[in-house]
Amino acid sequence: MELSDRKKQILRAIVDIYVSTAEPVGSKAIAALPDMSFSSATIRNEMAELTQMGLLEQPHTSAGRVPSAAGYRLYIDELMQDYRLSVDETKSLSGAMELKMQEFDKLLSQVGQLVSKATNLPAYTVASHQGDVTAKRYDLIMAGPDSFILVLMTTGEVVKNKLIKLPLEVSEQDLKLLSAVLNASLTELTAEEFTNELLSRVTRNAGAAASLVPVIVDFTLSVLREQERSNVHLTGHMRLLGQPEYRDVEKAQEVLETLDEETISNLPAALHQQGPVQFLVGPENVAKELKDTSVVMMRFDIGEGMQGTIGVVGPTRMDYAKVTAKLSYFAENLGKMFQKNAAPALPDSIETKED
Amino acid sequence: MELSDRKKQILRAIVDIYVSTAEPVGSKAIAALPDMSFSSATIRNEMAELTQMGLLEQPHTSAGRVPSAAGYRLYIDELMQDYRLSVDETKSLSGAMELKMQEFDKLLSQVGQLVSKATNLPAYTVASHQGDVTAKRYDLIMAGPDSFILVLMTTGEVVKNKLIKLPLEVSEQDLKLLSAVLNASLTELTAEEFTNELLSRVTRNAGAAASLVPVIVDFTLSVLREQERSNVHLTGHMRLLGQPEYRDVEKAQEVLETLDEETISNLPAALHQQGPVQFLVGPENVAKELKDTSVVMMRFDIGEGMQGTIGVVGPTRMDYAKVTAKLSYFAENLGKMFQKNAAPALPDSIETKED
DNA sequence: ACATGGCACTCATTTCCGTTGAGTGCCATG
DNA sequence: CATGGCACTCAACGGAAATGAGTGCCATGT
Repeated sequence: MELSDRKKQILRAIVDIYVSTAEPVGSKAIAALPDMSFSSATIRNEMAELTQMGLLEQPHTSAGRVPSAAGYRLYIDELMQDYRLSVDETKSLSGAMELKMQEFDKLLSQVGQLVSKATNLPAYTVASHQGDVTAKRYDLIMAGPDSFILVLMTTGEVVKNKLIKLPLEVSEQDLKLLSAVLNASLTELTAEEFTNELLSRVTRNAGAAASLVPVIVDFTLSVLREQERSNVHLTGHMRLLGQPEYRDVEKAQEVLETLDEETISNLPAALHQQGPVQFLVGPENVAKELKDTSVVMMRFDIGEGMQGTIGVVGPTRMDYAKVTAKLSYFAENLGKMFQKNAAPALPDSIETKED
Repeated sequence: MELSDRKKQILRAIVDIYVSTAEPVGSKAIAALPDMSFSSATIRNEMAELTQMGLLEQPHTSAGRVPSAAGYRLYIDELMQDYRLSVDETKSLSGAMELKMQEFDKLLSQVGQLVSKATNLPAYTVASHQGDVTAKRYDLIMAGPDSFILVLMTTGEVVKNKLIKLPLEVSEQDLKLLSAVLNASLTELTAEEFTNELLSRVTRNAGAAASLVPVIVDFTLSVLREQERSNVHLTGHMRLLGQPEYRDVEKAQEVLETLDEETISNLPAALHQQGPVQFLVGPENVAKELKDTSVVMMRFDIGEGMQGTIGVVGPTRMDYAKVTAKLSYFAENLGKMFQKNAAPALPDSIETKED
């Protein structure tokens, strides 16, 4: 069923006011708005109907109204107006974004911190792989009498290394042979495809450096597995305490205890629609402890078969428009950074990817 | 001046009770203790004196007594009895310690999480270098037409790598030359010792691959700098909320806002004594916002010229004995892991160090 | 000289109750 | 069908009284 324009206007007004005051909104407050040309009585009648439709809620008989989860959902889907960042806001955000492209993980975790700071809410970033993660290239370096450095490159252009210390008499030649074998047999395999049979064949062909094989395989598997599961960075938990709904420590604790990397990585399961920006409102959330919190998340493209998400967690009463605008800003700039990075050019400090 | 045995006994009782109840302790409660053979009136007199000596405090006239910072200090230095972990406790701790030696950083951050969980308080870990951090060895790998992998090993056996993408026509030979030059000229230098003059000489000698030099140097400097400043991992902030002194959100927020990696790395400045285990009680702390919190920290040896610390942050009223016991457990086991690691032997998954 | 029981006093905390005021629902009116 | 008016509801505020844990000090006993 369709809402009348007047009901929409009133619902929007209620959400807008409630978002900034965190107090139930009364009919008088709405009637007092500049572009509201009805009396409080009329608004009361409309509000009664909106309540009956399940879009508003009344904490108790003689209190104002508060948007219900359904109300927020409708607001987000149909009524929310784009928030335009002010010049000042843009300036402070862009000031913050001046960070070096260091380790990929660190970059994401830094951006998470920026988002959290900018929104004054807990924020998270996720980097997840699309498709299979496999080893692409192995290199072995002789680093000392009993020291070897293994350098492993995986899909997604991620490079990891490990210092191996083993008392072992081998020549550069032996290492060359081993890495040739590794590159021939153990590339383009996901962690699951490392069978025992395969490994024993590799060990047999490995020559003098065969005793390195188990360590190398262990490492490779742990790198592949780590990259398979999405990498979540969550920061700024304590900013929730600034929100009036968590003035009660019990409430805050409950939410904060549920809010870990684990929970975050389960969030996408609750999504219905598709699209670059997603909202999970209150009870739509995965964990029941989060029934009064909402999540706004936004995708951005990393390239190299990877997919990033930045998100913000806050009370259901959250300034969705503003948060969305800020997330967009960051997502857009991250996207740009990665595009720049993809193009092999420009000898400055952000066009390379390291690990 | 020396305290009478009876005063000591009473002070200890007050700290012990207050630590577990978080309520001011009255004379009656003390008199009721099994090994207390004096009447409440006698204890009242003693308490009055202890108060006058500045070891106890009285929140208001008709309330019980609470240990002052000086009282805690005396308790820690003289009265505290070793807490023996129960079998159950040891079991649950040792269960938790079964973690793989993965990336060094990750290991520390995991241990931090374990400590925080075990003590139910915020915890941190620090790894800091003793002495200069310098580059030890450079290797260059040709990873594709326009891709090069730089592998850098520094003091402390830390290995880092970076994928460099530059459109550049060079041969394996050119790379070999460049790495020889790097190893000859840019090792055993701290970040400060990288002068412009030196760099231009290196660039001149670098041959065909000279355009890689700026990227390599940038990376090297950032790795050296990152290792110079101590690496702090802080987790479990929200566990503070479980403590009764932070039932008031305002208080909690104030502390949580000050409690960041920055503050933690400044803590050692406040230490007077030496020793493996250190206590910072309330106002002894660096930041005034932390005047009601205490820190217990414990050193452990990493080897390779590195030095580790694990620590716990909590209210001044904290079970110092229990926390110390648990920290000892973790510090000891970490120490063992690193000793094992130092000895180049045993082909299982914890004897190598990776990054 | 010192431990103890007794007692008056203090003061934070809790409980109760009346007041206030924001907000609603509904009805009569224009 | 919008509006003004009016009775009603109920959380929140505030002050007064009751409660009780704890102290300080004194008189007494050993």
